[in-house]
Amino acid sequence: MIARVALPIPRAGPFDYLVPEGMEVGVGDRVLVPLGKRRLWGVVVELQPAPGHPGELQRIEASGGRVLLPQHLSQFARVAADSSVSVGLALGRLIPPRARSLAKRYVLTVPPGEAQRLVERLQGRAPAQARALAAVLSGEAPPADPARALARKGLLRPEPLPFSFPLREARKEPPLTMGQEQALQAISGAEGETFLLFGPPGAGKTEVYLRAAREVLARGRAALFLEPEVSLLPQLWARAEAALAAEVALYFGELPRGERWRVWQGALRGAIRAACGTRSAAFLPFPDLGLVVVDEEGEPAYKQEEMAPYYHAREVARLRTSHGVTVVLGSAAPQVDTYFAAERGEIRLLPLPERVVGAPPRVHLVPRGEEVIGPELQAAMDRHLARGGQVLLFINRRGFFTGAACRACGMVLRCPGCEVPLAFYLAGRAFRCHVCGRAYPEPCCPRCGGERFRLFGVGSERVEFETKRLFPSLSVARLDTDTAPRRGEILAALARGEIDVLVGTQMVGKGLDFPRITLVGVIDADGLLSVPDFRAGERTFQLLLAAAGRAGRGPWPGEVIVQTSQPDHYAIRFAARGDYLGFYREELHYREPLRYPPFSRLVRLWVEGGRAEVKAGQLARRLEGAGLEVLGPVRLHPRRGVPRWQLLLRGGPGLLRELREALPQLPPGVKVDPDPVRLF
DNA sequence: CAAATGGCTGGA
DNA sequence: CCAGCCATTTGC
Repeated sequence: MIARVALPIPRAGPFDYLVPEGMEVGVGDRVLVPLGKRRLWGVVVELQPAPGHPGELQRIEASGGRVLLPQHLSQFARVAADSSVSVGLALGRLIPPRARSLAKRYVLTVPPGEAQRLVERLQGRAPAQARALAAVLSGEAPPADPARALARKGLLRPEPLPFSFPLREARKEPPLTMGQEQALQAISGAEGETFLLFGPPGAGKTEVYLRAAREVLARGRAALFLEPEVSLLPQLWARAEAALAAEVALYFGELPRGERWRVWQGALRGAIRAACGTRSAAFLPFPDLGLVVVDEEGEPAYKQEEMAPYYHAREVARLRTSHGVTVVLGSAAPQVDTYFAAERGEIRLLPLPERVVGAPPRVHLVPRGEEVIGPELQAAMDRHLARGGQVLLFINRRGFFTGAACRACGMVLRCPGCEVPLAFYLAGRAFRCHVCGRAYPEPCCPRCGGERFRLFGVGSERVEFETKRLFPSLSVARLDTDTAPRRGEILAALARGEIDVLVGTQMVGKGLDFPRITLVGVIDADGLLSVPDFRAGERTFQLLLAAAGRAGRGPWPGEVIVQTSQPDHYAIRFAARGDYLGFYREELHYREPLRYPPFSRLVRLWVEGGRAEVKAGQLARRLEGAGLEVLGPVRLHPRRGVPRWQLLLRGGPGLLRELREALPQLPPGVKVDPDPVRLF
């Protein structure tokens, strides 16, 4: 028997190997094979009686067991093909490595009555073991060493301890509104369909997800919930565990390896039938998946941008609809492309217009002046804080000042390796690059050698500083990438009411559900718009709507103050009214004549390394010669000194196929990013 | 991807 | 003549 094995090398098809006599190997098994002088783990993608390779064959050295089922392969094949990498590379990067769980819990192997007697018997000679056994009996965690000794004696058995968040939620079974009821019925009656559950924050989308999942589990199939960021997982997970009355596993990139492996295997073998996770969880190999929920489907974090394959979790989920999986996309501000597909009937629209709790917050657009916190925002803060409310201030940049220019010649200070403007941090009193993280304590102007700089721009540190200056008696905290390690602490303190004002970046913009927050201030809405990307308007609308959704989630009405010098910009205007459809129509109106998505499809090509400029030019000419529409090449900021150029291809739905035909072998140093969600 | 190959340069 | 450097090809 011959096994075709997909190997984790970037651009090569599967390799043929002999299956040794007596070895059990199936499609979806991970196997160790020799390749040249090396040994690599690959995945069997096909079994056949005769070799397709003309030369002599090597044999499989070992099997590492099953990692997926044959039916899962098409998903990986498609994702790999879209990024022009091998299936083996995609499999190698998306399937977790085999690893042992370190966190353990101990369970009794003998009946509790007998264990109780043993506790007494051990008391004399091994008091520590007696205490450990007693701890297990009362449901507590035993000390490690005595527990291990008891396991050696066969009285306890170690089991992997599932990862969990320290959060429990009591199940409330709220009655459904008419809209929720109709949505639930549509979802439950469907098979292999995609839905867009479209409604404002507080419209009860989560309740629909949970009920749909419950019905799927009752029919013996698995359910999967996706969130764009880890910070949104705890709340959904706690609600899901309560509503489903089952173990809901967690799966995301930062989990310990052993836990990722345990969840992957548990899903594959049917021991786990419900999971919550971030984008990589879209690949979990449930044998009989019934439902995937993609919450906040418009969030760019669903797109993998760091490393090939550059997949979008929503599209990965949708690939499974051909196997009867129902996909529910949920959002208050869907990606324009998604709503467009819903209007054309490719996705079924389930509108959820009424709010279940609270009233929509009142949004005021106020001018942005010299002051970080302008008079209107300051007055509103006074009002809300005096009434005992909490305030959230939203700023999209980190640091104290976000830029510096030479006082002598006006040159803007940039990172020598990455070329992005340097931000000044009060903590550490240094300039820092946001791309590579390098610090420059005492920079001088590269043009004239000047050592004095004019500092400008508002970052989160500065907002925190200004707030403390204006409200010296209040407790002010900051949550951004720099303070993220203390995120749990900060949010807990916020929940206990020990924080009056929380200053934060993107990460406080969505998901947070704190009823005492009654005022949200957006320090600089213009900064969101100034990104050179055709999706800047869409992103601004999404962020403003999400930030506004943090205000007034309790019994007190919410208010939002947006500081902007462009109050007439359509993204800001419609966000202030909470009017997605108004925004959507205007956005389409602007994109159509420029032929941006959804009126076209884009593919981004990166060219990196030596002679990138020349290679990018050659590539552009070659693709144009093949009849493709090429925008660029344009120069990007280098990464750690490595030059980078970018090309954009524009075409119709078959663009990726046309690209593969024009470029069957991807030249080295070129990367293919299909349907990019962020252009710069 | 890592290792092997092949073509070219420059030093002796 | 061969070491050292690059770009390209190979592996099953």
